[in-house]
Amino acid sequence: MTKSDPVSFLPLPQAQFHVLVALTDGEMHGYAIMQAVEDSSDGVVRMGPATLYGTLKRLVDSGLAEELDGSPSPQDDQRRRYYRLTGLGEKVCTAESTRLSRLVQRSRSNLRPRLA
Amino acid sequence: MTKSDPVSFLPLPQAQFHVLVALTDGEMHGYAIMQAVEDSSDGVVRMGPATLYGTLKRLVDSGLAEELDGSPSPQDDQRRRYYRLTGLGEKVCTAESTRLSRLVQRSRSNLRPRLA
DNA sequence: TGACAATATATCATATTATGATATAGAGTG
DNA sequence: CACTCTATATCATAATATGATATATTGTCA
Repeated sequence: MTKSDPVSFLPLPQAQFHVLVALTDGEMHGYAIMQAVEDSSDGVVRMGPATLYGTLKRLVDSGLAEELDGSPSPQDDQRRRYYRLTGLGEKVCTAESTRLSRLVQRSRSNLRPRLA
Repeated sequence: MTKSDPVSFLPLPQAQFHVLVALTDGEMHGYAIMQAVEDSSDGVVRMGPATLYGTLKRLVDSGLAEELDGSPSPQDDQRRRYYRLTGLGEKVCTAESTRLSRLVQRSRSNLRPRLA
């Protein structure tokens, strides 16, 4: 945790944004994040373990995500390590969403007219 | 130009998407792209020359953008090199916009309820 | 039980992407 | 002419991303 202004984290590296968005669904362990990213993009975004765990480490180091103390449910696979968004992480995710949304709108309003 | 299925280019590296979106405004020279990216993001995305010209080269190499033969207007600064989207570039830009739009929607629909 | 596939985390070596700094030179302004 | 802004270019490095591989646990099922 170094700086707390959400905008100072933008633009967020792609993999970090993908993981943050996955975590907006709620606390999740690494392997589940990997699958969520792939599934929710219809297989277009494929994140291997090196990308995932490296990204997760960066997110924790920068204070955007944090590891849970224990498992959310007892009698769970003991290997799993669960993560969740921090308050800052939510704000950064929202800020990046806004930024990208504008970019997309810009692209669309420029390209749509040519399709007519 | 190696592969022509737009989806195979996704996810597009950030800088490439920024340049493509800038070019949806119409043909533009490098320096103008640099300014457009910075201005249209309210200064949040800052692209220096190394990123810009490297990215431009990649876009041309992969067939998403192309250089114009000459300047669009006569009596123009002769140093300027103009670029425009190719048909493939437009399709890829649209596809990436769609992908990001879904990601953003996902983030928003998950985060909004918590703000209540 | 033992074999086997799927799950789960981790890391190494490398590739790709991004960036700051610097260089060069033409264009515009006073 | 001096000076700033424009404009392209590239080098060296940093940051990010990835494939491959390793290790161990869990679940299945014969």
